[in-house]
This record gives sequence, C-alpha cells and structure tokens, in this order.
Amino acid sequence: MSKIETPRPVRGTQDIFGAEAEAFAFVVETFERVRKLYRFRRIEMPVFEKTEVFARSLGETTDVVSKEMYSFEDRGGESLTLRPEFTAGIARAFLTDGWQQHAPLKVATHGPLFRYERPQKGRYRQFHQLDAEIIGAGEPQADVELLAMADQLLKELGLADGVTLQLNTLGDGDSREAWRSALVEHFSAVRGELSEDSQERLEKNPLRILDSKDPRDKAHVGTAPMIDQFLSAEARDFFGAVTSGLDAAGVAWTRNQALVRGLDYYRHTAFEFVTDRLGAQGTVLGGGRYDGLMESLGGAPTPAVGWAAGIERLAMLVGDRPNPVLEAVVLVEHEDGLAVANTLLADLRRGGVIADIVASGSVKKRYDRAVKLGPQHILRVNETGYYGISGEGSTDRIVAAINPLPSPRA
RNA sequence: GCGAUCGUAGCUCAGUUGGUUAGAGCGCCGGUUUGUGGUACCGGAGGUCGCGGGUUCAAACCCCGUCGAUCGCCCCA
Repeated sequence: MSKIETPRPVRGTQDIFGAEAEAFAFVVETFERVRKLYRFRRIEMPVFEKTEVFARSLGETTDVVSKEMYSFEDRGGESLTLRPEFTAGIARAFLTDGWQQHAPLKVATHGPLFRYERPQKGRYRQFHQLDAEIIGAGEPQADVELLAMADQLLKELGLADGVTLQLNTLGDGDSREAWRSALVEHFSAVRGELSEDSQERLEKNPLRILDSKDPRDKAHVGTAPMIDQFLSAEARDFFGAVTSGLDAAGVAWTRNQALVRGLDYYRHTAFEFVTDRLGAQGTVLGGGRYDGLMESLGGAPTPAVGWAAGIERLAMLVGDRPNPVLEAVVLVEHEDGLAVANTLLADLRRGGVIADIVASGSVKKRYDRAVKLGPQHILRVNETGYYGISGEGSTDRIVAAINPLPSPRA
C-alpha cells in the first residue's frame, strides 16, 4: 500500500481561519451596513461569464485580459472565464436583464475574483472584493455619493487615518486622447533614458509611465505634460463639481495628477484610497467613471461610476479581531447528566444566548477546557441534573432562556 | 514572466567547524494531588529534516536540480 498523499492547496488560494476570518467578516458586515445607508441595492452575480464579456470591456491589451484570466472551455465548447473583476459582469447584466428600467441604479455586491498572478502580500489568485456601482447617472453628484460611501466605509472600519483618497480626472474621451498622444511625444523624445519597462509601456499604456517607481523614469515624469492642459471646458467643470461636492460632504482628498487606471474603460474621475502600511500593495479601494463601457458590450451609451475594494487588504489593515463572546458553557460532570445538558443547551440557544458544551475527558480536564473557552458563565450539570451557575456579571439573559416565562399575550 | 530570501513535530522555533538514537516551548492524549474558573507535577503519541540527485567514512547542515512559501518587480483591489 503506497501512502496517500494529501493534496496541497492551489497556489494563491487561502484558507482563512480564526481572528483573520473574523476581520474578513467584519469588513463584509460593515460594508453591508453602510451600503444600505446609501440605498445601494444588493445584487448577486455569477462567478463566471463568457470570456468575451471581459475581453471586450477591459481591453484586449491589458494585462488582466492578455495573461491573467482563468479561462476554460466548458463541455459545450464555449469559452468561459472566472471573473477577474465585477464591473464587466454587472454591465452585462444591466444590458441583458433589462436593468435600464431601474436607472439610475445603485448596486453593491461582494465575493471572490480570480486572476492568474504571482501571489504576494495582499495579492492572491482567488481574492475577494467589495463592489459598488452607480449605473445610468452621468452627473458629478453620482461620483460624490459613491466616494462619500467609500469614505464612510473606511471610517467605520476604523481606517480613517492611514488611508488617503487620491483623486484625478482623465477627462472625457477627447481630452484623454489628446493627453495620451502628448505623453507619447514627450516620452518618445527621451526614450533611450527610460527604464526597459517604460519603453514597453510607451507602446502599450503610456499613461502608466507616470506612476513608475523607477528613478530613471521619475526624472522625466516631472516634466511630462499633465492632463489639466488638455481638459475640455466640460471636463474641467465636471471635475470641479466632483471636488466641491466632496468638500461639502466632508470627504478629504488630495489631487494626484499621475493617478491613472489600468483598464481601458475609465473616463473622467479616477480615484484610489491608498495606504503605506501594506508594502507594495498600497491601493485598498479604487475605481472611477467608465462612461464608455456599455458601448463596448453593444449597449447604448450609459454613464456609470464604480469602485472595488480588496477585502483581504482591508482586513489586514483592520487587524485581527477577537472571537465573538461566549456567554455560557454547559459543563457536564457525569455522563448521566448529558440529556439534561442537551435540553439546557437547546434552551439557551433558542433564547438567543451564545452557548457551548463541554462533555468529555476527566472532570478536571472538563473544567480546564471550559475555562479555556473563556465563557462569561459556566452552568454546572452533574448526574442529578443542573445545579448551579458561576461567573461574573448579570445572569438575566441566561436565566430567562432556561426558565422561559409564558408570554403575557399567550 | 523576472529577482531575492526561506523550507526541521499540528504551531512557533533550536540544532555548534558536517560526527552517536534530531530537541524545546505551546498544543493534543492520558495520569497524580478525594470532582467545581486558567495553577503544579508525571507520562504518552507525533518528524520520509519539502522532494530528487551529488560530494563525503559520515549530510538537517556542503553542491546541483525541483516543488512550495514569503517578499519585491510587472500589474492590480
């Protein structure tokens, strides 16, 4: 008999447990609470889509599409892809499910996403995001509301300081194009002095040279043309309305003219909430306006804004969270008390008391183990039945649960 | 895809210039002190030293390869 080898977990996946899992849950619960305050409607989305949904909307040349997608053929020979982001799928649903009738539509969701990347701190192949989108709203007010929600979420997670909102505008389609060609002209002139990566970016995504970390590039970034010189009057007004709206709402922000977004569909407002506490992965929440996306999926022009936030990254900033309190432990000293203990335990839980049971090992070990669970109270049961409770603080809830009083209206 | 560092018990880690049978703490299981809030003491289980090759009388330790993890580049939340 050869030994059976235990399968290893897949690279870049995580098994989350204990205090970390509690932090993860805290992030999601806080998001759910805040999103309701802003009346974002909960949606559930498929984890996979037809490959074209992502290929067409994100841009064929982006890294995500060209080398990071988990794509496969199903048994019918159709090319499907595990979602690498939320926005494209939501845009597809907006078009195929008739959600236009609800426009302007505020939606929120969260769940796993998949990208074939080299794992490192705060980056995984299966990772999780919170997501919020406003579809069918072209006014700057939508941007303001969306950002205000992000800001409140981070504050309620206790991350008010240490995370800052960086804001930029990419202008409308024409502004962005004019800026882009000016950048290409500027960097082409000094091509030989740029890093190898940036020489390549010059072809694929010149905007990205702006936030290169290479000192050779930084020298020329300082003198590069900035978007403001190319903004149309409309684009300038739009951005002005967003910033003054944020100021009025008490959302702090800083302008970062080098901030660009990787995916093709972004226009106008672009933003990131960043921190310096997560090593290389400083962006904790990012997004922007994507007025061109619907058309790339064959729909009518539809303005929209959205953001996504990495749950793992937020959870790391939040830090480990303790297990929820344990209110009561039922300790059974003798096997003959087991039936009574089970009745007691059921009553406690039905009465809304967080309870657990310890019923094996020597009596000494049982007490040791019960104490180690850190309960507020211990209910003692021996062979003759329940005979006592110990612990500090009020026992009202426990007593009410195990001695249910008849309802006055019954 | 590229680079750096690291792989010893379930976990965190020792292990000397290569030298007997690879250790500790925690955890787990059992026991002792006449059975009631974390004590103390005793005992036990648990290791292909990531895997494969090489050097050597001798390898956890040196060399090569490989797999994995971590961190960084790229990219991104």
